[in-house]
Amino acid sequence: MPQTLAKIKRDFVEGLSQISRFWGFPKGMGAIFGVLYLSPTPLPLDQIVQETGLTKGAVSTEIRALARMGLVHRSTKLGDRKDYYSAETDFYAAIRSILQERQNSEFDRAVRSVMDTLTTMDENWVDNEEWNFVYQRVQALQDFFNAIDSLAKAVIRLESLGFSNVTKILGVLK
Amino acid sequence: MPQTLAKIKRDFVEGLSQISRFWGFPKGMGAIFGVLYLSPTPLPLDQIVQETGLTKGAVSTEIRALARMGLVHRSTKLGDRKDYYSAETDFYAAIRSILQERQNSEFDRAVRSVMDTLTTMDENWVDNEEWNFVYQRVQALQDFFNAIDSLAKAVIRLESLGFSNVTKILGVLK
DNA sequence: ATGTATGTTTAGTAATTACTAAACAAAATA
DNA sequence: TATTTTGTTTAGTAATTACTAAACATACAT
Repeated sequence: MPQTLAKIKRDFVEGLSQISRFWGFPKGMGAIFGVLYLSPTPLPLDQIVQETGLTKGAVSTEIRALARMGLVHRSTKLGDRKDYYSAETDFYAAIRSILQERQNSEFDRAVRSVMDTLTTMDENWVDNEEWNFVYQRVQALQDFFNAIDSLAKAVIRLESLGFSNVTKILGVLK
Repeated sequence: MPQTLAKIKRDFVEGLSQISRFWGFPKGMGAIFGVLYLSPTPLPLDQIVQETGLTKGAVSTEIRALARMGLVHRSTKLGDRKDYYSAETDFYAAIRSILQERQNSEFDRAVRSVMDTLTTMDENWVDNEEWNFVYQRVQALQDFFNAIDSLAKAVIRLESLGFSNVTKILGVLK
């Protein structure tokens, strides 16, 4: 039973939807990316609506999120007032972009708030056993976050995390 | 205005809750971990209930998830039929554990399904431009997932991703 | 100006997820 | 055997999130 390209595409898009949901993103997001990723040419919003079965509104908002993450790009054609969207195909670029996005996010605010705990304790120091214990634990967590942060920043700095870099990392970790 | 240890702890736990939510986990999960992380001794379920304000049921189910991820450990005392829970303090161990967990997860099933697309196309090959284009794109995605997978497996293999390893990685990426 | 093609915002609904309260199970103690 | 102490499961509720339908805004075309 020969599979049509249409069916193959649908399955692929379906798979990306599930992956998207797994990572905590709306499944529509994965679907939109999937449709764009399999298209040889940039697509206008209307066509994305057609192919995903979502509404204009949903596609409009979710594609904006995708663009913010650097996973899709918006372009225009001269003499055509539609916007056209295409998928980023350099996934390493996308990862970098996502990591960068994360820097100013709600997450960072929360991390920083946890870390403020240390300052507060410094300023109100009490020298008993429990106090010391808590301080030590919070500091350990801070150290961990800092290590992660260093790695993230290093990755951001790379222009390309191509195979050569991945290979290098694997070599070091061996 | 001197801050009590109790207040400091509450703020810290609150912060971890937000971080937890940011990563797509229930905020109660972060709270439970936070309480355990700041406790010098393992705590029984009842006390976690008290300190987080959640119900027994919620703590019971969420702590099981935390244990599955390797973020908390369950222990018992001889002659005491309570279970006691403590936080994993080696975060690198936790990361390893989470990555491992992920191997058999829904995520992997989805990734594999996407990759099956390639096999299906091989078996039903049609030699036209669009077919080739789609095939190429799907393959590029597979390559990316494979690279990620290699990295994940390398990390899992390390007994300790301590500073030495992080430093090494940073060196390579410079 | 009026109408048409686009994209965005908004207000409400559907679906999902986190959680509660309470029944239940199992095991130890009386 | 009945009672108490623990943890789990379940059924329902609250809160959140993803999405729809439709109003709106803008720019272009007539």
